Amino acid sequence: MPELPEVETIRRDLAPLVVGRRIVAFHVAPGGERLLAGVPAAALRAQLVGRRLTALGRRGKYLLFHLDDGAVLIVHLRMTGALFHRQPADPPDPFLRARLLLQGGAELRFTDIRKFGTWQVVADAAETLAHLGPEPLGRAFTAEALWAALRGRTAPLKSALLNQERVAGLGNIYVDEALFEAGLHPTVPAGSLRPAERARLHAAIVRVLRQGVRRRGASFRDYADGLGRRGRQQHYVRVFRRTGQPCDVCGAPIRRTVVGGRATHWCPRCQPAAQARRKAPAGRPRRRPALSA
DNA sequence: CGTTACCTGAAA
DNA sequence: TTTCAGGTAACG
Repeated sequence: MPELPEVETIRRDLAPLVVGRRIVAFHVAPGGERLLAGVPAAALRAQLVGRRLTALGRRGKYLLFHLDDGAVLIVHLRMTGALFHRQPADPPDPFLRARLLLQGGAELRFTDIRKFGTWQVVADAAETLAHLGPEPLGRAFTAEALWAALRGRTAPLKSALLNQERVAGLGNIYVDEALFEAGLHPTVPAGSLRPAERARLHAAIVRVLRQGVRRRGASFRDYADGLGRRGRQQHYVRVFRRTGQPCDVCGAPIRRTVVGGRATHWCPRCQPAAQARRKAPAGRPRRRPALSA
């Protein structure tokens, strides 16, 4: 569930609470064995306990707990993972899968309904995450960098953007929102974008992600921040899960289709279909049909 | 490249 | 009862 803005919100919440603290214990709850991907809990415990947390970073949708020996605990929340900063006396959290006890008495609780989340400790995080594409809120993410990731691709634009090797951190919500903002249809071939479209898409990606961070993420169902609070971005989405509702730009009913196996939401008027787009005479905007019922 | 599996609970 | 879910890896 969590995409870049949600993971970044959690990072910002937790960083001041955990950085500088020493890890005093690591426990895997019943049902949490899966998140270690076969690594014995004892092995992780040996790498974590006694270490001090020196920084809390993020790369794409991964949270990076930097340890004082240079190793990094890499956490991915996948669909339903969450990390809460709690006190031991706080009420239990449902679907608890693992806990990290910190010096000073507080703990980090990892909950995960669907058990897709992953925890791993690696010596070289950069190497482990080397497959990820550019960081969309980083300085290096320019329209040119975006195009370098998309050019030559025949996959639907949406699928290419969901691929973390192209751009790191976009997920289903923010891709749909970015494509709407850019006025691009989800199924146009990724490599077919013209220069103006690349620029629009780049700006839209940066804008929707920043907006998501500012609103502390989107809580459609399960997502909650590092203290268990909901985000606000779900109140501001323009297409995501707004099937049948009027587009707030042109009034056309938002459509839902499936692209690359994922529910996809778009405005048929603001995001002209791939074929129409390619046929449009260059440089002359096509007339938009009048808004009437 | 598209499809399926992974897992569980909520909503239809 | 069936379908769907904000992610990704493993298939064919």
